[in-house]
Amino acid sequence: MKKVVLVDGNNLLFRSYYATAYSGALMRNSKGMATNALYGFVGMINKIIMEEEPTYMMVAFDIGKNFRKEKYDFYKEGRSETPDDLKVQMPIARKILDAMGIKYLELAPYEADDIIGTVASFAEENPEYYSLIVSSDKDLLQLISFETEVKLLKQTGFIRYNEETFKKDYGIDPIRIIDLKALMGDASDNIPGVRGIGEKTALKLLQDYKSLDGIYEHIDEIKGKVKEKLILGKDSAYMSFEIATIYKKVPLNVNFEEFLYKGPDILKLKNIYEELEFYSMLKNLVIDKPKIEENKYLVVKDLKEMHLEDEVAFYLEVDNLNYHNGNILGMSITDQNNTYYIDKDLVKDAIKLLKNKKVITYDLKKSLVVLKEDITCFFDLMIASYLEDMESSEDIAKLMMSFNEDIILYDDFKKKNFENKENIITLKSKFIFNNYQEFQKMLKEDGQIDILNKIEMPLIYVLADMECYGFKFDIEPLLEMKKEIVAQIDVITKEIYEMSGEVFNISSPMQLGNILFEKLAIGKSKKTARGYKTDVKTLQKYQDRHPIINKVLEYRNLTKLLSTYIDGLPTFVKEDGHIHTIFNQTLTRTGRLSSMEPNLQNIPAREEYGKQIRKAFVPENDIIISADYSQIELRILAHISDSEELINAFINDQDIHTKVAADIHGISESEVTKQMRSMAKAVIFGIVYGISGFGLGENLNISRKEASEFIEKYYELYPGVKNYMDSIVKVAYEKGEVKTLFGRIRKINELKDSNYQVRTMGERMALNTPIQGTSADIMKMAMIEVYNKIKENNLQSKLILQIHDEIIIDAKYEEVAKLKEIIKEAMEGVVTLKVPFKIEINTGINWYEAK
DNA sequence: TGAATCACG
DNA sequence: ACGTACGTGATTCAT
Repeated sequence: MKKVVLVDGNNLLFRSYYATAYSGALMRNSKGMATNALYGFVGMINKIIMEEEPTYMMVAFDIGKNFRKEKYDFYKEGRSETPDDLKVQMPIARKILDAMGIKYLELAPYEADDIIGTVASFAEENPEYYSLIVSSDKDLLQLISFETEVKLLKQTGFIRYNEETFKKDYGIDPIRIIDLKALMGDASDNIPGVRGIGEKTALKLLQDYKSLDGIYEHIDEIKGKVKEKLILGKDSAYMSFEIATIYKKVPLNVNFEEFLYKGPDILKLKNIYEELEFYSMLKNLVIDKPKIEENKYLVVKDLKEMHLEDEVAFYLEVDNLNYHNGNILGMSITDQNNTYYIDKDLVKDAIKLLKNKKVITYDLKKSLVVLKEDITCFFDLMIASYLEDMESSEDIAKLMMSFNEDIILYDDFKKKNFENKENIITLKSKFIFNNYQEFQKMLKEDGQIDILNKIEMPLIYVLADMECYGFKFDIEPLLEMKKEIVAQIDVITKEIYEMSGEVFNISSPMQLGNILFEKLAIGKSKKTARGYKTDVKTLQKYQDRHPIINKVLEYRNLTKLLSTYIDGLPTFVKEDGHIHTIFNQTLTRTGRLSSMEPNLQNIPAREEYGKQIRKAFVPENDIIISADYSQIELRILAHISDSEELINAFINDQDIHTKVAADIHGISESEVTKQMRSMAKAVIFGIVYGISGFGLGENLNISRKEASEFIEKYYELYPGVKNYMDSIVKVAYEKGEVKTLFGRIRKINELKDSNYQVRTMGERMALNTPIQGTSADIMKMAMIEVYNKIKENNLQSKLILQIHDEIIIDAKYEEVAKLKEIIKEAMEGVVTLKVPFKIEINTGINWYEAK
């Protein structure tokens, strides 16, 4: 006998949704999408498979019009609209079934019941099959026969009915469920039945007279009120009978073999569970990997043993994520014929054998920095996978796992002291060799191949050089400052204790919040998850209420400077007296770089006192040159929005903020006050980020209405900008992604989210990314140009830092004039847009002076 | 480990 | 009515 399991999919989804929906907050993934129904659904489906071990399986859904409803519009009337939080989960349930290898059916205008009934009756024709129907809906009990059972789900557990057990329980044949419904009705489906007849009476009548027809044939034998009710409700009873009857002739155009349950596509299922953040399900996902071929490789003892073809992939493994502090573990090389493992001592020599070959790797920058060897590589899989999916990681193992490879994550590899390293490392170069072409193809198809070849690949060499050279750091200028700060913190701490009347940890937002907003009751503050909000903006509101506020702000200011910079930075200085940051080239969602360990892109600059930190950043050569783009993002906005007014303003080299302020107020530029200019500046920046009237108001401390008026006025004055904002968001919704001017793609899944807040955030991302991303592309191209020109001219000066719109050069005196020329030409001439670029160059004996 | 805070463009 | 500016990294506290 072969078991056919038929599941009422809608029933399962609704059950699991409402099972948890009443109990307060819905389960959601981090993107805000409700996942509770799916969680229960998946659990139940898994349980069914485990308990029933089906040969065939089918899940039925309701969809579209409903023929019962078409005929009787009261049918299912009064049911509340399906909540949006449940609706969004429905298509995903279907995807999950696909991934699980379970056939599902839906066909308007039929209901899931009808589909199940139809399939069950198919199965009954074949003596080899017997069916099991799963639902919590009693209607389906009418389908019970000697070949068909029903597993009726209860709040806890289930009851399994077959022909016999059903009769024993109900005292009627299963098919009489229809007659039962005809008499007693069904409140949930709004089936009327006979008024005044409930389950008890209906069952009794059916036990006595067998069927609805039987009852009316013997209507005279029935006494009293029941008889009256039956006579009165006869039409209603027969109509209800019709509605309650499951239709078993749904024109399903399917072959029974399609229901064969073959088991899941683990990879697909894994992806869906990851998206939903069903971690427990992921854990239970039995990954029965295809039989892994034995990983064959040669351990190289002598480099003469290696005979490399022209195309090779290599992978270098280092024992620390911060490769500046790492040691080489080993390297592997794969070509068409072989994979070689090269242990640490031979690596530097082995890499030289790659000269004049077509080289592919993963994280070329790491290899360049660690080996300090010239490696000509044409394809870095790390960059390629980042361009395809900006949420990818720097760990190749993660990428490999998504290809179902049997590999260990770097973190775990390290925790296990790099045990089995030959095997792990060789798997990596093998993977690179076998898969890079697929990525290359994707990049060609989506138009990002130029971003890879012309921007990111050449940039790797620039960044590697910058990281290796580092920024010379001299603590001396900070020593006096440190003394001063430590002493001041001491004084302020005591003052704060005195004012608050107790000793507490000022750095603890929780304790501080309690002191300020409860003990001293200086005002109201928004709550955070743990306590009161005590950030600068909140505290500044109460600046005048109590002198303690300013003390706290000052304390914060000083401790930040001390811990993050004055004490923090020196720990990164290496033997050469330089700080070597790591630029992450594959992290940001917009295409920008980021800098870490330490972050040299957030050294204080806005406030004079903090800015002094920059005095510790000194040249190894003679002088620091800083070159920054003036208002690059606004120029890009002018270009891509094609705003005539803005373009002209930049062409005429007007002060854009002053011009906007003048336009908004309808005055001449000479009449613009400082305050007006800075307000205009805030409006302009806000626009680039997709700000609302509320946000701008908060920021400028003006009313929301005033702020909204500013924004409106701006749109009126610069209709091109408004136009761009509307159209980019529209395009983003259509394509699910946005592009920079040079074709870098950012997918924005947030736009598909069911949550309004997540979606509007997606809209702001769509708005901002082409601007921020294009700016990043331009800066990267300019850096490559500057770097190459320095080389071409045999200069000793070094490009050492990039801070998004600014580059820093550690320069020789005698090269300054030439450098200025190179920088200006490179940065201003890197591309030609509708607006000119403008840069500012400054020099100084340290970074502070080069402002 | 995550939240809160604050440094930068 | 919602909740309210994009992109980062480091430090500290509290769980």
